Amino acid sequence: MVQNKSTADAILDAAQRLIQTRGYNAFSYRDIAQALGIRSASIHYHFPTKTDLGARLAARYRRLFRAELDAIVEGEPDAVERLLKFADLFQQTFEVESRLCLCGMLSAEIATLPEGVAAEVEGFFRDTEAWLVAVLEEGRKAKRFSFSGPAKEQARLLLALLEGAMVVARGLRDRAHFRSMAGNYIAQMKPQTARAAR
Amino acid sequence: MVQNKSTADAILDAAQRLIQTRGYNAFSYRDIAQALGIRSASIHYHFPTKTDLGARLAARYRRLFRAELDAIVEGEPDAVERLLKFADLFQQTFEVESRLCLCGMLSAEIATLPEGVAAEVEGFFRDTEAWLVAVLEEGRKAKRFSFSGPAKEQARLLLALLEGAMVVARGLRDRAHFRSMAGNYIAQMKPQTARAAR
DNA sequence: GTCTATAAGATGATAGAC
DNA sequence: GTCTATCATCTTATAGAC
Repeated sequence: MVQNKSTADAILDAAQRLIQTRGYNAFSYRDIAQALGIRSASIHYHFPTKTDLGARLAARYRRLFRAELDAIVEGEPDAVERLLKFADLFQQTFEVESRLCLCGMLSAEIATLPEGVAAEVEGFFRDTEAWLVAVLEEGRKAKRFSFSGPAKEQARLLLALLEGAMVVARGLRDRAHFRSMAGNYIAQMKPQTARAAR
Repeated sequence: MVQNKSTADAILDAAQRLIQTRGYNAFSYRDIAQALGIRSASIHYHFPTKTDLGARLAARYRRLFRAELDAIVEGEPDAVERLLKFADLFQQTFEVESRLCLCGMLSAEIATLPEGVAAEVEGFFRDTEAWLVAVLEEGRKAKRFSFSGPAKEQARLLLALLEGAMVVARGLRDRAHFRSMAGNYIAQMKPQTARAAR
């Protein structure tokens, strides 16, 4: 039974878009209300406080992102391809309205967030880092690529690169910027793979 | 004649700190006033609107950062060392209160910024990118390191990595995180250098 | 569930005294 | 230059009708 999207989901969708484009401190219940054609008081019925909304949104984002990572592992056996698909997730996000990663934006604003929201942001980065560590270690074991030092360091480097690429591309106001950067990162990985495979 | 810091400068300092830690949309004239022990109306005398304040702050940051880059070139002839000192600038910023690069934070919020502020942010990234391109090309010519593709791509990658490292370190709420990441980046450059020098 | 009405506080900004 | 006083507006949030 395909249910119509609930109002609560529509609110989360609108809030996510607003935060990805403008930030947590630059959107209001009014903005969401206008986007959905309802009144801001109605939103309080579904999410009593902005803290509730933020925490549930971050938790949903974290959960759905984790599911996408699981889907990559399930559908793709090769470690290099897994990393490329990982990078694609960020690129696809940025393609639409130059949106940032929700948790990347919230992370920049973390000093202003209620603890319940900040905790989910931290969880998102820990989840993602752990997933990358697993992919990197498996890929190294399978000789699909080589890198020095702990996989954790490499994972953080990769994550920082993708989050940062979105920010820099925004600052330069150059939509194509991220595309070329992701492409370049890919290019820098492939030779490494080729080298290791030779 | 060493003049005491003017009120205008003190306002810019306070505003910069607030934006680096909280963001443009999370600070008010009142916050600055409280930090300086004055009234918010006094700030309007120096900066009539928040747009004025933001634009002049971003312009000052851009100018001072450019000066730091010039100082690196002047004081350090080696391209690899120049890049390491460049990375140090970001690390030093983050060391204090996990502050982000001012323009990194503004870049995330760029959709909400007045055009005068956004233009300075864009200028900051263009300046920095151009400086990196020059250092990278000179270093490649001098055989201090090697990389494939245009220097511009490499410059953007490096800039994205450092900006992103700050964001990710914030999200993980791990102050030591950035230190290790910058260290890892440095480690990944050195072998490359050693390889090229062999 | 959604609405109207309303509250209390914050915000950017201005007028005018000192 | 800095102050007090004041503003219109926005923001999160609640009460209560429908």
